[in-house]
Amino acid sequence: MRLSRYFLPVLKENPAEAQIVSHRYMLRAGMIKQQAAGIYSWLPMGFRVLKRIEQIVHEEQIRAGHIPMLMPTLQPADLWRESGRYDDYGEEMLRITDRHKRDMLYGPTNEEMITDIFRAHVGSYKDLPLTLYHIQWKFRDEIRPRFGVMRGREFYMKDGYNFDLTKEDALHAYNRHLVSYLRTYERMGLQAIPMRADSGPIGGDDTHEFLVLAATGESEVFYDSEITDLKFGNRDIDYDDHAACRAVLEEFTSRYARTDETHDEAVFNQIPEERRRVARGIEVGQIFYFGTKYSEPMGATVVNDKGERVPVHMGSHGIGVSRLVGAIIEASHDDKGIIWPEGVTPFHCGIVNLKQGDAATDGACGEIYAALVKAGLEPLYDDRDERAGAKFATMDLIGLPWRITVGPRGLAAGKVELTSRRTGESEEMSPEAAVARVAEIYTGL
RNA sequence: CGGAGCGUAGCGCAGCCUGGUAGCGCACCUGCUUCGGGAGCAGGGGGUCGGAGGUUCGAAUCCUCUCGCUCCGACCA
Repeated sequence: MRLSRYFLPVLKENPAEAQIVSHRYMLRAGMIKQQAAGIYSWLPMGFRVLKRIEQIVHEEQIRAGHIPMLMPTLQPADLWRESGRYDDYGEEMLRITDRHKRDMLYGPTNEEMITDIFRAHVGSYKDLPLTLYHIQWKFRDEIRPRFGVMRGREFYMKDGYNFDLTKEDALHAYNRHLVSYLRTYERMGLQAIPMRADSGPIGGDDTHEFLVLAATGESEVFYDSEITDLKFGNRDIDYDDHAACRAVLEEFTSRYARTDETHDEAVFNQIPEERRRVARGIEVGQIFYFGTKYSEPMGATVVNDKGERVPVHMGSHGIGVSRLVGAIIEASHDDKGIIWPEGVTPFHCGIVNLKQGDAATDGACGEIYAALVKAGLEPLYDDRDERAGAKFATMDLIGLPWRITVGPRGLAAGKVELTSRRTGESEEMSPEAAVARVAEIYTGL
């Protein structure tokens, strides 16, 4: 993409309403525009990041054997009356009446609807296990939305639902989700720690939240410092292997890690003092096992191998896709702007032409651009007629992890500059070498 | 929902107390110079001052109502 033809409304000054760094940078980098309290338009740059995150979530869900689909944002109230949550959910649910005076709602989550789909089409244990998921906009009418997309009323979320014959199978689904989530967050350049949590209005016995450590996090968290040394890495795991998935769960949950909701000071104090950590975290996902909480009242049953009709065991699992955009910025930025991890960057590499209109630099930039595209990458070429300082400031703000700088001085010696946004370190090399290096960095991501 | 604020040009703000017909910086447009970390000079365009009532000869300014937004608290992917 050529910046001169793109839509990137960057702001030099900090918008007054933005209190935290991710919100400030998302506004300044032209990623979002607020339309109402807690409701945002995603401008092209923000939309790109949102889609990258969504894509990673899809890939990891599909890798784990989960099946994508799509449910609507608007739901009939009757489904929620069946589960009893129409009254329980309270003011947070946005209720709508259509022209025929039918009660509708903008879905805050989809347990009821997925259960309705399941009971309509699945009748035998032979169809299990089954895990369906979708990525769809949700609405929760928060009393006080804040922090930009981190606490919006409308938000984009992956929610998945598993249906299993037995509790044991459903707990495997739980473990499998934990593994897939660890992979998902690591691909986004995040460390998200599973912490024992409270089940809230979803209900159920077993639940873990995934928290990204950040000073601006909304939850207070307590953990054993050993847990931050754990990495899932690029392990090859068989998602159908119950023991292997359970082993990962045990590895990542055996050390103390809890949110303030479930924190137990006595247990915490058994950890050696030098390993005790109290910090803040951003919740970016949660997994639940809730058994037959919905299947029983809503009649989601299958016939087992003995001919008996039994309610299925279920769980649900969520990843806050739009919140992750903010969470990643909270975890990865400096005083100049955002620093995107390679996995989610809106463009792979920036190209800065220091002397727009100069035949040599224009030509070299064009060749570098074409070579990057040929390598399967998406570069953002700043071809505006701006001074160097303005171009550098824009690139730093929007946070592309790599930048190739092309100036007349270097070019005279056949060199361009490759700069890491994260370290700020630059290296001079030939244009071909710079392209090759960038291509290599993204290989396998 | 309780408490506290704010709505004046695309963004950031001043003007309001003490009514007299709107201003600054950035951004935008034109020209010249400049050109490796948010350039300089000159010129220019853009605002029914959130909305509705009221007081007044006259309202951005005073009064009433209303809408929106933000912050602190209780709640949340």
